[in-house]
Amino acid sequence: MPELPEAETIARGLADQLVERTVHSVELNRQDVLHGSPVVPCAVLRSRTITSVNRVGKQVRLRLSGGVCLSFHLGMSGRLIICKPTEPIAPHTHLRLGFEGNGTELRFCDPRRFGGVWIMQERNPGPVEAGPLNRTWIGRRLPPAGLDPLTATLDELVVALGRSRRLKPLLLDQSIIAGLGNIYCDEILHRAGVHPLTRANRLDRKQVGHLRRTIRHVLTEAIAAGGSSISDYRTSDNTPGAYQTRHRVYGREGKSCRRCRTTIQRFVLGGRSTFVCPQCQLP
DNA sequence: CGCATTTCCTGGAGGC
DNA sequence: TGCCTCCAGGAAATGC
Repeated sequence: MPELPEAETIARGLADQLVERTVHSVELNRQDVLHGSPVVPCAVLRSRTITSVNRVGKQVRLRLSGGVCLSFHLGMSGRLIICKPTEPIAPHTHLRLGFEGNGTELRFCDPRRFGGVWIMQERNPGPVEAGPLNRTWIGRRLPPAGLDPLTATLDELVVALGRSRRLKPLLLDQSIIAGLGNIYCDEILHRAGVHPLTRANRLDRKQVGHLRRTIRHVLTEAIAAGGSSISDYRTSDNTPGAYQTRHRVYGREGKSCRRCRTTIQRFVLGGRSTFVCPQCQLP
């Protein structure tokens, strides 16, 4: 399940391969994975050059010449793979972008289709604010992007956490902080020693500072490991990440806490599996 | 406002 | 071996 570290790993891998490459061919195999613009993507993307690849929250965003922007959300099972055009086409390959030059293509594959692709026109000269091409909007709205967990300041986080909501659902709310998903949220809260049900506004400034450092620590380590591969996730080289072996609570119900040996517990919060060490994370 | 529940979707896991 | 059920979860919509 691609979260921030996986999206960052993929974006870095794609940047190496795609920046300054020009789109030569486009094949959209499922209309309904494309959102944002009713324009046939062929017509919009062909002959445009990729100027940058970066990550916004959990999204991988390609910027192309002319201010066109392609944003991929990988959902649960989405993959972005670089391969040769001659490679066999995996089932559920919804979009293929071919590039001029040395026979490379980018494929978006997403069996469960919780992900999607958004086409937008950036308003120049500016950063991120993006609107749909042709002022019409088709399909789902672009998922929200709140604060970036790696660059948010302490002041920004203090404001963001200044609500009575439970900490975990708040951290998972992409419109407030963009990039954390179920796995890293549980890992972060365990390392920070905070229970997921804690009311966010019960943390004082010092505790928010500690949470902020923990967020950055866990995400940075996970990026360095190439992300976590639980089931479908692969890097853009189609290799798995390694961080899943370092998980301290996620998926470890009944096993002993790596810090204090207490048995890890699982409960459901907001419809999601939540793993805690009842000793390290006192309510 | 906050929170739980339901929906979408497929492949993998486990039971029998 | 094969068939069945359940489960995973990001985000939006709904209802209390």
